[in-house]
Amino acid sequence: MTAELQVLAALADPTRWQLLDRLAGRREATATVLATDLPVTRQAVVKHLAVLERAGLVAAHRKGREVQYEVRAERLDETARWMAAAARRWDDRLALIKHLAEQDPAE
Amino acid sequence: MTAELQVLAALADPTRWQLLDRLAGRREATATVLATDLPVTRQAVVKHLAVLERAGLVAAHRKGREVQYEVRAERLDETARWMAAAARRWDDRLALIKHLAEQDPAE
DNA sequence: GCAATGCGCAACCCCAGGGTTGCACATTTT
DNA sequence: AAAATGTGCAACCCTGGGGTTGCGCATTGC
Repeated sequence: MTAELQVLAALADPTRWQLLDRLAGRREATATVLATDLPVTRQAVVKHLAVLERAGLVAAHRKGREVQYEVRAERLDETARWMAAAARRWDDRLALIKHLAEQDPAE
Repeated sequence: MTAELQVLAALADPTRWQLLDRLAGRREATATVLATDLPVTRQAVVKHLAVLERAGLVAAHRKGREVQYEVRAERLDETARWMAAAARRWDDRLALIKHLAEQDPAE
C-alpha cells in the first residue's frame, strides 16, 4: 500500500500534473525542454521528475547526453483501480453494519 | 481539478487512511474515540479529520456535545473515476502521436 | 449546582519538500 | 581542441503541515 501512497503523494502537486500533461502530449521529453514552458527552474523539474519516477508514473532512459522521460499511463490506471476497490470495500462494510443494525436493534 | 488535488493530498497520508479505515468499520465515530487506537493525539486526529472533511471524504454532524464523523465512499469512488479518465486520455494521446509518427516518418 | 467529559482555539516545535543558485562534469558540435 | 549544450550534485532558503501542549468553553451526568 505504501507504493500507492507514493503515487498519490506524487499526484498531489499541480506542477507535477503539468509535467505529466506535457509528457502525455509529447511522448517523451527532457527536463530541460519541459522547464521551458513551466514557470520553474530546470532543477525543480528534475526533482519533480524524480518523484514521479519513484512513483512509477514516468520512466527515464538516457540517450547520449540527454535523459528522455516518458509517461506511464498504466501506473495511473492501476492506482485508480486500487482506489475504486477501496471505495467498494468501504461501501460493503457500511452496508454490512447497517444490515446488522436493522436485524438486531439492540446493542 | 483543484478539488481532486485536495482529495489526493488528503489521501497521501498513512494516518488519514487509518482514520478512514476505522470509520468505514464503525459507520460513525468521534475524534476522541478514534484517537484512542491511534498513536497520535486527539488534536492531531481533529486536524486530519478537518482535512478529510474539506476534501469531502468524511462528513461531520454534531450531536449534543459530540461530533460524529462518517466516511463518504462516493467521494473516493468519484476521484478514482477521474483518475481512470485521465489515464485514458494519456493513452489516447500517446496512441495518436504514435499513429502520426508511423504515417509521417519525417519531422 | 458541581464535577466530569468532550470540543475548540492558539501557540509552538520540527522537518519534509518545493524552489533557487552556483558550479563541476560529461557529451556534442564545429 | 575549444566552445556549446545538457546533466548532476550540493548547499541553501522558506513555507506548509504533522504533531504536541495548555487552557477555556459547552454540555452532560449525578
